[in-house]
Amino acid sequence: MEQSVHWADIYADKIIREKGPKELYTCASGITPSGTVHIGNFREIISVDLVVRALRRKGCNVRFIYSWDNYDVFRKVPKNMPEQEKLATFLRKPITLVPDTTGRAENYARGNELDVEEKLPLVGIYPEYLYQAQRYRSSLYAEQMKLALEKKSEIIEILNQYRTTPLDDSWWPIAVFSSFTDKDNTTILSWDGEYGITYRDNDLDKVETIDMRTTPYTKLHWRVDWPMRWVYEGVDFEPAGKDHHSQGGSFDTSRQVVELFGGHAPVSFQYDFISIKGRGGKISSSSGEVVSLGDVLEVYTPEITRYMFASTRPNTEFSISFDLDVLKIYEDYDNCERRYFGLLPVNDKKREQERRIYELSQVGEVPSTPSYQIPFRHLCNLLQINGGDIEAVISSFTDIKEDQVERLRTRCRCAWAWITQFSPEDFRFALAGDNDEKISLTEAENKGVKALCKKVSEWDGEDEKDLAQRIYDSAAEAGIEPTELFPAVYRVLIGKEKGPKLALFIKTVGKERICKILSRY
RNA sequence: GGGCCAAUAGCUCAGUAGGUAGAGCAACGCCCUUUUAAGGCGUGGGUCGUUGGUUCGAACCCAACUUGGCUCACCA
Repeated sequence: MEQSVHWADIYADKIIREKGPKELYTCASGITPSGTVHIGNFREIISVDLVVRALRRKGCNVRFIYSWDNYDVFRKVPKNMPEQEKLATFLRKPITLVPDTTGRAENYARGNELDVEEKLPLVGIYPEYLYQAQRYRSSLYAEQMKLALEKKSEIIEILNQYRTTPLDDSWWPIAVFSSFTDKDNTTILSWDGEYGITYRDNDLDKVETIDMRTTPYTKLHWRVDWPMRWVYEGVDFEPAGKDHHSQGGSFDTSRQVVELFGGHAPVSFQYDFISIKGRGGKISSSSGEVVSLGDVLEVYTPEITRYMFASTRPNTEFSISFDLDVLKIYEDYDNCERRYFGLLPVNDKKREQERRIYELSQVGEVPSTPSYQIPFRHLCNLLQINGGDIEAVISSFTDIKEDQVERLRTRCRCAWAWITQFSPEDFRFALAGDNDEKISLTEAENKGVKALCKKVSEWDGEDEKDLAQRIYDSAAEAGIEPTELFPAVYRVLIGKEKGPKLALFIKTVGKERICKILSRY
């Protein structure tokens, strides 16, 4: 077997080693959709996807399940949701019984789920979704809940190893939503040793006995629920955030509780958090602003989004940037691609690693040709020259191949989103139009612009050096210094004091369009 | 109080099969006969947090310590 160099392959090896040969390996991920699912949550999903792909590459048959823990309680109203007061009246109910105030879906949880389910295919991730509310409410886990009740004292013993305030016999491994109010403000009074639970609704002070096999109101507490599902689904691998992976955290207790259900803990690792950089003041916990996978995909192509996660070890923190770092990330990816296709030298040590990162970054099959690579920054300028017309920019490349067009189109959309929403002011410009108000110039500046207009129209449209000379000649002709002419020309062309290097800029825009603008003066 | 992670060039970091320390940016220099914003080439720069240990050999493994961050001990 070849030496695994990528962390995803190393974990695949570990899963096979620890779980032994199996006909089917189950890899799991999941979350409570109690608010907008953000890019930090996505790290878990893509981490599993990368390991799933690594296992499949080794010839394993793999099931990738994603659990929507949507029978959890609505504990607080996120600040980014509309109709806060209305939502507040649904606190303590399961999130599937809370209305979706954004109008997207049939309930609150579903709205948050849909955001993710719609975006994941764009980055080539196709899990099998499990909806826990539906499962619990249809009494799918009645036997498991009964078992947990039977093992209650063992569970308490495990949990008490880490608690400061120990649980006593009045604690139960299950929670009950009131059949009267749907809220979880209930107290379990007794269990009949089978499937009957007697509880009191504390709001209404009503007592009722329900059957776990025929009513939808009971569920397991998280620290019991998680290990129960490891056994139910036969989970071999499931990573978790560091809040779970601390000593005494839920992974720690679950690995003990799972034995009571007759199973073993999956292979796991701890992934670190993601931070966000360069969104100005837009992101802060107080405003409730969160960055979702969809937000990231507006600025980063699917491949580059995958690349950021595939090229970073999961237990290190990193930030996703919306500032100038975007240029660097694109450049890094382009270099990685060039190395993959042998267009850039790379030493032996790094080659295999880079190859693997590139493969894992692809949404689907690895393309047979590299992208039509244009530096991101240059692409931003081209788009601005064309007023954001993506098709015009694409059709200006005569040597682009058929299978490169769609990838370039995606990159154009991202570049345009970045330049218009996140780039520094210095990067932005718009070419002057026919109906724009004319810029006021001094007599000498006007003379220089006129001279330049003439000289550009006589230029061959190709020789950049010749064009540069013509700019300096124009300044001399008008009797001003080049450093005076440049700002004047920039003002005329793009309404700013400075801009992209002028000669190349004029060449890129084309002499006809430049002359048309200059000739107004 | 327990646990986890980080500390490497001015800055941001890479460096998990122990084998002479790397990249990008910044700086400096040169070229493109001359831009403030997209070019090219080159140069300098590090006691790898500290102290011990293992080893022929340690940024890497072990122990202790220093500093910073995170997390659990509520809930999920």
